[in-house]
Amino acid sequence: MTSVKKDFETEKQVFSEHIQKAGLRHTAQRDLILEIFLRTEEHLSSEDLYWLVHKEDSSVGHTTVYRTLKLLTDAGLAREVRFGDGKTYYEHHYNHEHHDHMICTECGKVVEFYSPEIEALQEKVAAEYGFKLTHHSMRILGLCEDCLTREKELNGAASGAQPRVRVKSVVGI
Amino acid sequence: MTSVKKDFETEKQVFSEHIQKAGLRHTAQRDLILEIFLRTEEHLSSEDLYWLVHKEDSSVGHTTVYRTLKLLTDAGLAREVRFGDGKTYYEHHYNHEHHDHMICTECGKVVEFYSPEIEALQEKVAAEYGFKLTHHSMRILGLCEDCLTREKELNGAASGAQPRVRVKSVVGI
DNA sequence: GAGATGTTGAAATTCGCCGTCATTTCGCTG
DNA sequence: CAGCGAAATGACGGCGAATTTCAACATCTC
Repeated sequence: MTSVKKDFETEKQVFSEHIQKAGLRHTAQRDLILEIFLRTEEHLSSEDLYWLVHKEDSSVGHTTVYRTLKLLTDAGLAREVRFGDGKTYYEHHYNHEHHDHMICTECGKVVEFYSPEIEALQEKVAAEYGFKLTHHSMRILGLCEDCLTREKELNGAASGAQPRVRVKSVVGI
Repeated sequence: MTSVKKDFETEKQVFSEHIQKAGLRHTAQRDLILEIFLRTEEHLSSEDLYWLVHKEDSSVGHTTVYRTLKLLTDAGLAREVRFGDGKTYYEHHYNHEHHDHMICTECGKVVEFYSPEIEALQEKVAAEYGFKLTHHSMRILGLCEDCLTREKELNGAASGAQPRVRVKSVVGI
């Protein structure tokens, strides 16, 4: 890296090539949306990103952001993720290792992790049932360290404290 | 078991106790919905169950079925599961082993599986990050044996066949 | 069995997703 | 660099699932 500030040259390159190959067009909106997406390290919903874009160019509409995120997904720059709240979030995908998510049900913190052992076992299980694995998703819900200690402190005062878990029965996907 | 036909006594008992403890009321609708839910072994959406109930008592509305399923979930008799099609399904939970799901992206078949190794690794990963694991969900997407062989046969005829995968980029949850 | 309170069910609302369409913009060509 | 055809844009609206509202009703308690 020659500069301290990231300029996302390679990502933009990937996007341009995808645009080219798919016979699509290069537009100012798409550039702006990509730029802001890359600058933001968090998991973003289409709506979240819309507001970030809106701050810099209020003429860009929801639809364009929505469609551009799909485009980024096709280009391999973004990845769709769902955390169980019904919304679709996007995260950086290019040059990012595959990973799964661990979510704190108290504060909403999201930790990304990767376990090669689990990956291998998934392949094994799939093979046992004759499946050819194409994707998988895994989500671990629990309490993060901070919320755990905070809860213990509270329990010191009030004994039968409520578990205060927001995500109730979203055990599924 | 003394009778061949399942009468779900214990499940009904659990439900009654939950109703009691929560200060709720025992109603004919709830009984009927529970009964039909228990009789049906598949993954049911609220809508699915509504129609089954409707056949036996057409006066019961969508809302009641919807709310009763939530109630059953709270009571620990049902579990919500989502397979990525936007709908929420429910499966039996009481006295049912925990398991995860493997879904065929071609025919929609759902296989339940359980891997103690994966479970243990999840605990381990959570511990590494200071998390106290409360739930988790895991979904493996792929092609089942039948669809795999069918695809191979088709590939014999048409060479560059499309992968025909319905679930595109639903990598998340 | 009467009153308090929880429950029911139709309808309406909310919310995210996605298609439509008139208008604008891009990128090529001459 | 002007013109043209195709693609992109953005406002709007439809759709389906989830959820809330509210008046009528059922259930439990005393």
